[in-house]
Amino acid sequence: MAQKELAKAYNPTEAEERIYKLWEESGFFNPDNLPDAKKREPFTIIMPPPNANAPLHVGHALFLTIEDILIRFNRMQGRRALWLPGSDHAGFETQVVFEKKLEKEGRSRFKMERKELYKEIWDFVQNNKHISEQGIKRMGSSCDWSRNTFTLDPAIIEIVYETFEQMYKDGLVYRGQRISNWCIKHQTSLSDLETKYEERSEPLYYLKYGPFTIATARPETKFGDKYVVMHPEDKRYTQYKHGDKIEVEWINGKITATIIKDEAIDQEFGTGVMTITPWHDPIDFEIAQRHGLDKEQIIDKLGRLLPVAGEFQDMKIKEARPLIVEKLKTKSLLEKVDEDYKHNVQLCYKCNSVIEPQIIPQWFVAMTKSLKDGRPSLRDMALQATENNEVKIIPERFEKVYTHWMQNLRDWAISRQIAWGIPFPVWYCNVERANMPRIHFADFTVEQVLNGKTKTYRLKNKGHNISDKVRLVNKTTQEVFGYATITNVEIKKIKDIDLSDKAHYSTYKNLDELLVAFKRHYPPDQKIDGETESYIYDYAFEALSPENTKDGCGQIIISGEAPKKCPVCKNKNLTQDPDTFDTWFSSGQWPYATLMAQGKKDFETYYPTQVMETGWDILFFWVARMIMFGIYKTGQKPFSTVFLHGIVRDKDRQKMSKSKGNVVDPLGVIDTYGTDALRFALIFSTSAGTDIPLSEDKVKGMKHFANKVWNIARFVLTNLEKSKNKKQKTKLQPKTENDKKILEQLEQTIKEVTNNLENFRLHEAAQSIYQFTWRDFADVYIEASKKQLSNSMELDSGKSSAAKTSAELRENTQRILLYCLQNILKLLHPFMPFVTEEIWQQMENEQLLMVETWPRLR
RNA sequence: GCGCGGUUAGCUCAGUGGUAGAGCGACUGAUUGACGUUCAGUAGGUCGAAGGUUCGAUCCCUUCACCGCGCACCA
Repeated sequence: MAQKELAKAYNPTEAEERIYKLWEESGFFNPDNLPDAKKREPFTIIMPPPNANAPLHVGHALFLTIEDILIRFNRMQGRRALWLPGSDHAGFETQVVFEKKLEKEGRSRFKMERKELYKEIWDFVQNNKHISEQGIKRMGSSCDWSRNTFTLDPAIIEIVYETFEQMYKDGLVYRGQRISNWCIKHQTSLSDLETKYEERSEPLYYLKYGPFTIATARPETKFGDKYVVMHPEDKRYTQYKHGDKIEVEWINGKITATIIKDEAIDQEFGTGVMTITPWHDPIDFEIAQRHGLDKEQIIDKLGRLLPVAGEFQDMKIKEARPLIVEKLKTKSLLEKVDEDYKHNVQLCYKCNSVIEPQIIPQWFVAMTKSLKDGRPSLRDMALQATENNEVKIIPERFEKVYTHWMQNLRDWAISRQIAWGIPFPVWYCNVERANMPRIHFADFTVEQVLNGKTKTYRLKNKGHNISDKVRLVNKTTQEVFGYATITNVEIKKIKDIDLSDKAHYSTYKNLDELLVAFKRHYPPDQKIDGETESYIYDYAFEALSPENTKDGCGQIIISGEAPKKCPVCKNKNLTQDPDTFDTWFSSGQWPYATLMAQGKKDFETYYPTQVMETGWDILFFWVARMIMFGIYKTGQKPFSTVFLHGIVRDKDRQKMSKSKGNVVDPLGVIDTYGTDALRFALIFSTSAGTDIPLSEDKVKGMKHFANKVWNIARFVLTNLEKSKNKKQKTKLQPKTENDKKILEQLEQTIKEVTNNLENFRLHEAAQSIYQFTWRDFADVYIEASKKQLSNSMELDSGKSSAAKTSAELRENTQRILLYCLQNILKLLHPFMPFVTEEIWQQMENEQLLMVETWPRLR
């Protein structure tokens, strides 16, 4: 046999790059190139697209390992195994990272043009995307790079738009003036999932509100409270009827309060009475909705108090609260204070700022609304899929978690006020968002000229005086401030952007108020120079030129491309919705979108997919939504099995995080111990869905195992007859007890590994092959074979026949050794692809081990 | 408040209705060899507590304790 002598020890760094290239060049990562591809049964895994911007971390290493094992196993079993890779633009996540970078450079996204910001992030991500893909390759991932997809690929965006339009027609997405979780730092709304709660201890104030006592932890929101709510069955308050009006002395003077009876009130809590702030509290909002009550904004989007707060206007919550409490005290409205009141505060999951609920017009997905064609709601379709086992979740216990979450689902807010994402394909026929030529102001100056007794105002930009009536628009948020004219002041402010509802317009009486609004939103550098008081705004503004101030009809047009004019009123001034989609709106469509993006044939061949493998931490974010979208859009479940893995932790069970400094860099580990060692360590001795502690010792141990396999091969190959044809046609005959035993053990191992892999018990499969290879084969059989290979072995019979027997035995032993080795390499290949393929190649096999057939029972 | 998971060797974790397993670590010995070592062996666990079902429980049921987590809510 023309074996090359194997090196003394396995050198992963030398082999891995070469082997990966060999696989890649074979073309077999693309299942359509596999032998007899068309006869094969498809087996598809869509890779959860990693954040294109993030370098490979150990969590990626884990899921890449698991999915690659499943893919390689199925490929060897003769299936048409497609593993489709991709990456995610990860809207909010990435923008947050980028904003930090800007901050370091002394810049701010709020001072940038949206397009410019998008472009910069695009370039930033493209650079990192390449790095992340290199990492995936180094893990040995046998995914089909020819189908690599990015969530911002034009084909994907087109499908996302199509889905959105379809849902719009089906009434499943709607634009609503609803309360949202608003992050003051990031200036965007967030879904319920993107916030977290933290228990804090804060004073609870008991305030006198006419004849009632109400409790609040947030006195700064209470200025506009004019409804007092109690339970309809509360016996203490039977003398008050729903709708009664009473006069009460409140923070800034007398107001008229209205009695509201609502069952949402907990009679046990405090006095059983509360006042409501619908603009800034979800529960209050719902009560107001139920009874059709007024809603008033008290706090602006930057967390400052509005004019309703009187003397506290423009103050931030933190500074205003103690002053307000002080005022309440002097007015004798403060009854008592519970200093150590514990409650949960809702925070932004990224920056930990307190979430300020705000009413913002946004797009929502209706989760519980049945379809017009009689199909159940998105939620119910998805629930049915798991109930009747069309979609199976492993481990099973997560099915309960999933069901519970689904049953308590609220509508999903999908608008994000950030640049990095897929823009809404929505156009408003409305002048306030008109997109026509504008006068641009980079640095915008409002001058208040004191000229004797009269005041005049000038809007200045780089020396230009603007004398026309102009409309002031903040370019970043597209917020309209109003009209401004120098001599004839006519200023409108639009509080929120539901432009179809004229009731939400508010008007500034004069430029003074406009200035106040500016100052509140954008603290200026104030400069007083002689008689001229200038406020210089270092923010980008645009002013619409007068010819574009004609009102539109309010029509909403769904279109990916800018429509030329409004189909209803022919108005040409259409504005695109300034928001972008929640990332999960696009990644939720990933299974069918990726396949559709390859063309109809791919979708027909590979959809529905077999396995969705991902972390349990994104079960709600992602898996639930994929099931809903998939069934809605294609009428079929997107996958039949959801396989959930745990979180990789450090050896002390600590969650890895940059701040703790315990982050394991998988590429560093690979450099030291090799990819196979890392892969095996990640799945060895850990069951599905439980968290995985990873220690260096474990990886080290698995490196030893890779090396052991190498040396087993070395032993077997060097002990073969030089001229021996390695092809074995005749059946193996066990001649000794050892022979018999090892072949039985091998059969058993094949059974176990196959069965365990089929049932997603990867760790048990790994342990089984480990045990067989090292203990049964290396320690026992190989040791025994040394005697069987020896010519001088003594046998009972006569001399010549003894020689013959001994030669026969030797030959048979060689065959068994080789047979076992071949099977070990095959069984181990999904787990340790590099070392096994490397040995296979050294054995001068014609075919790649990657596409060899999986061991069968004899 | 509702729910979930865990508690097994010094450490990290598998596992099973019938004398308890792995990796790492510890200890003893062997080994010039296929093996950047490896092998043989030793020590070490009333499988969180109590009760129940069973011929038999670490495993199934109930209760409890401790640790961890998810969801919801707090005027």
